[in-house]
Amino acid sequence: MSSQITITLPDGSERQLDQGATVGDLAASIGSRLAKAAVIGSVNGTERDLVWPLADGDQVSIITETDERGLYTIRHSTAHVLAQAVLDLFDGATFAIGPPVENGFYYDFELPDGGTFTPDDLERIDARMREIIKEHQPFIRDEITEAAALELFRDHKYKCEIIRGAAEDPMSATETGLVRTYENPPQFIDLCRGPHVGDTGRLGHFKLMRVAGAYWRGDEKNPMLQRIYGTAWPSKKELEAYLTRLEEAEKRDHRKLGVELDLFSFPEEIGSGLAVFHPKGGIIRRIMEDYSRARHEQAGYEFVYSPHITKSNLFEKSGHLDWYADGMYPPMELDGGTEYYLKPMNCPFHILIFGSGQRSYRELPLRLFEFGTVYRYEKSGVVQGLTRARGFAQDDAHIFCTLEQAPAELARALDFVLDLLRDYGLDDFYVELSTKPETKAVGTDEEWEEAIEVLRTVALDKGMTLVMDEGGGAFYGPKISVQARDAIGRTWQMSTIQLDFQLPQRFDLSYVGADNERHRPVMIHRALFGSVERFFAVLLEHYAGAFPAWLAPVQVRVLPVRDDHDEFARELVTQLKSAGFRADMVVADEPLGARIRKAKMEKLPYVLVVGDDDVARGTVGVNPRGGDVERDITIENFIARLSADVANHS
RNA sequence: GCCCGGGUAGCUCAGUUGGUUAGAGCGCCUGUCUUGUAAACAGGGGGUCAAGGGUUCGAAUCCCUUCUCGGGCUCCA
Repeated sequence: MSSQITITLPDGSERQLDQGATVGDLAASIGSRLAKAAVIGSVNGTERDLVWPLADGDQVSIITETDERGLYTIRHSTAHVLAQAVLDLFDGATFAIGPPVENGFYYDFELPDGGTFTPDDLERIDARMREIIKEHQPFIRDEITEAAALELFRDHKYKCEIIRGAAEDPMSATETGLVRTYENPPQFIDLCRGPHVGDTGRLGHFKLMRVAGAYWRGDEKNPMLQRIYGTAWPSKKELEAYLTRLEEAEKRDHRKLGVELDLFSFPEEIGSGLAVFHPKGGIIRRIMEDYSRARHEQAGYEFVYSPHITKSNLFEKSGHLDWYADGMYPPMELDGGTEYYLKPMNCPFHILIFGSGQRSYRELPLRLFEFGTVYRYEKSGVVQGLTRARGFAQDDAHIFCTLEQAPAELARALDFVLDLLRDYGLDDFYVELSTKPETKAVGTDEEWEEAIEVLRTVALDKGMTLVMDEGGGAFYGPKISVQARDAIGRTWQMSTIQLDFQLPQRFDLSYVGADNERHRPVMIHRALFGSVERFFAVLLEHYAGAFPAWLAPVQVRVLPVRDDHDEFARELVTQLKSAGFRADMVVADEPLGARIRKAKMEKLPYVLVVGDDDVARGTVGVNPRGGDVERDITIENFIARLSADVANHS
């Protein structure tokens, strides 16, 4: 009879441990560094606490703080400490759910009499949390009956809802009649599936970030709870790195850069969510649009235009008024009682263009493109800079084709958008596939399945990583959307491609086939920027305002050293302009250093300094953004260099 | 729309427990300086303190309403 048990590790090796050994003991037997880094273990595929006793024959892997699951455990345990602190400090407070999330955790609370947390409260809570951490309270797992749990949590109505199964909490799996809890003695206990760190002393590298409102169970009809968000990391270094990253992101916030670089603004006189583009922003935008137009022309798209307002019946027919009337600006009523709406989208107009005459299969695929300005009455709380505006231009295309042509057209459209996004400087993508919404959808399940399969096949054929987004489609069809990572690793939803069998039916579209019979076309909705304004914002943040030469509002600034170099500088600017570049100069009214500094703060790609030597020899001093100063460069060489930058989009 | 926190000069901000004509830096204008690679010097103009109402002898400051911005929730055709 052996007093040893045998454990199998992930690499297939085996280890002998004493009877009763725990996950933590196993980690310690492998090495002290592992024991220190260990957070939880995976025992036969289930995550367990470090104090979990092992049995002979278990397959175990040690999960450390560098593993995502380990990190999530640290965050989850920190959320428990937050809850303990709040319940401790606020009489009558009750708690709901508190999961780990990306970069941190949150916990939802309800304070008596509709109370709310203040920033000062956060400091007090933070201080109490650090005391709890110092106390090294263990996390003790238990399983109790539902009746016992209801008694234990009788003062906490949200917990009781979870125990009864009336509300879901991903963190507290309950089974029939059995409720799992974790206790931090002496006084805190929470419903929880676990696992958790060994004791609260394992935690500490956290920061409470903000207070926010959040509806119970995410439903706006439910009471609003007070949510406290925090961030938590395995080490101080990682916490600080995260906070630094937040600062970086804040520095490149397009709303801030838009003001600093004088690109656009949101005058209060116009209204929330409605932007004006200033001259410099206008140049960038115009070049973005011009390039897009040129590429669309090459790719066989035809350009159309449609008005900004339409009679209501158009959107009744399309179905948009059924689903999105709340999101539209209210109608203008004319004398005869006719209602006109600002258009929230362009599809029905393009459909009318398709339907304006009898179409032959020979005309298909018909690809209609428009920079169509649309207006959506976004709820006041969601408007955000250029990324969520109330008026914006879509680079909207609708491709009408036969069912048979659809897969090839979709593949072609996906290639096209990826290629074009790369030209704008984004090159790290994955694809999301959004399926039928639970409510808000028209068409049969079979039609939807068919369309989803087509999209799935197209995305997978491109070798793209595919992430499912269940229920995220438009009401008329599923969509694939390209997600792009920017320079600091954030992902943005960019282009969408949607396959639609519904609107052609609603508008009774047809074409005459080779068999001389009428057939129903299918429709592909496709936007590359989605919204020109939003794409502008993404690029602005991606480049942190340092636009590549092809997009930069001013590509070259010429600075004469003294005012007797002004004439040479002026001629140089004229020469650059006639070569097609955007150049300006700043006369020598203030020291060169000051003028250089201003140009750098404007993030210009090139500053040219011209002085005595340059006037004598016809050269320039080149000060490139992010590079070293080069002297005595001939004008020809500089022009060749700038031309190459523009051509390469670099 | 809901919860929390803001709104002072073009920008970034200061403005004690309510107390004279509301300040600074940058930017802007004028003058001086004549400059070789990230801030020359001097002077000047600029704010009905988001708007409206209230409390008070007195409001940028306290209260209410509206507008608006930020962080979240919900939403995003």
